[in-house]
Amino acid sequence: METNKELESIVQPLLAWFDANARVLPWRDSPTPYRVWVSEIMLQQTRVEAVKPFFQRFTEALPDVAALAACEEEKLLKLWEGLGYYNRVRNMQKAAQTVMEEYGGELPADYEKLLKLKGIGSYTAGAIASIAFQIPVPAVDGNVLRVISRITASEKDILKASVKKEVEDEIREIIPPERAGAFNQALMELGAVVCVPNGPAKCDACPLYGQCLARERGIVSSLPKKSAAKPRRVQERTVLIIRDGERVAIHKRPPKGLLAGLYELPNVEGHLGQEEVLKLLKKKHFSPIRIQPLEEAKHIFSHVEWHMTGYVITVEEPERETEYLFVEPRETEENYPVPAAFSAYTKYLQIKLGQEKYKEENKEL
DNA sequence: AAGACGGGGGG
DNA sequence: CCCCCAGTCTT
Repeated sequence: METNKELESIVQPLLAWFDANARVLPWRDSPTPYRVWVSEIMLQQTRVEAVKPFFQRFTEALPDVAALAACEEEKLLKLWEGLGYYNRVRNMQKAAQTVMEEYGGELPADYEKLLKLKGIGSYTAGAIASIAFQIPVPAVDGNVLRVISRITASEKDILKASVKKEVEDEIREIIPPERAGAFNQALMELGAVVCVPNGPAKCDACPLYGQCLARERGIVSSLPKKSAAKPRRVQERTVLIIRDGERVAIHKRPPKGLLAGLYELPNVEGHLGQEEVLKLLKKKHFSPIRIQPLEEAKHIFSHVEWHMTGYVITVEEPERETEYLFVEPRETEENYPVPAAFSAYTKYLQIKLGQEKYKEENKEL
């Protein structure tokens, strides 16, 4: 209760600061519920700068809930290609279909109903409700947790769900009913541009300078507290560029798990030598003509990292069905979503056979 | 409560 | 190399 009284005093300075300093962002142009929704899903665990071009492209291709609900999966993933966390867009489509069926194509102006939609958790429900509908509910994300921890000099671990809930309760009590959306955005904006996560906080430019306990005590840089993350596990993989003249092999990943439903270059566990690769391909009934080793590459996900090596293998045109899809390199770029994890190797889809540098190191079979 | 789930930018 | 981001879902 004490804290709330203190916190109450941040409302007016924060709103005044936001009114004068709000960034111009594409989704702030005409903040319809749909556009707010799309932006909030894209912004989950993703920086504003990264989202901008995706938001533009996505909302032009799919301008409303009906278009999103009806979009073909491949096209949907292609629009999301490079943004990561691909379940976000699949869940958003499921939610769009629910909105079509249950709410006549209009997002409900109701926090609890929003919360029930696939892919909308407490943060996103609060963001849509407050920004699109002016409903006075909290929208607590990483920015808000950081700002509030510092203002209150809280040493609590912000990764704990209980702490997030406490902060939501605190915000709920001070949120100005007439400016709910502006207040939530102001809190996040402050976290994004002043009370920053990386590097020194810009306290000299902060509208809450005089009310920040962490600043007063000189402990800004040590907050917020977060429990240590687990180390990533390392996985070795061998990536295969399998080509038969013009076409190249790609493979659709399973519908669940890492990079679900996206297309990949064929790849196998372990770092294989040339002979092992050839043996493997023959077992899969390919007839290799030549093989060329490629450089090593690394791709880091949040919880795992791939240490990859690769080969370009030219094979004779397969006579029977394979587990792979053979497509024109150009078509891959245009129609098949391939995650960034393979970007070190996708350039080899295009190299013309017989080019000098490529030929020199070729091993003819 | 813990783990899975991408990718990129900044120090 | 590390951190962390306008988080959510599943187990």
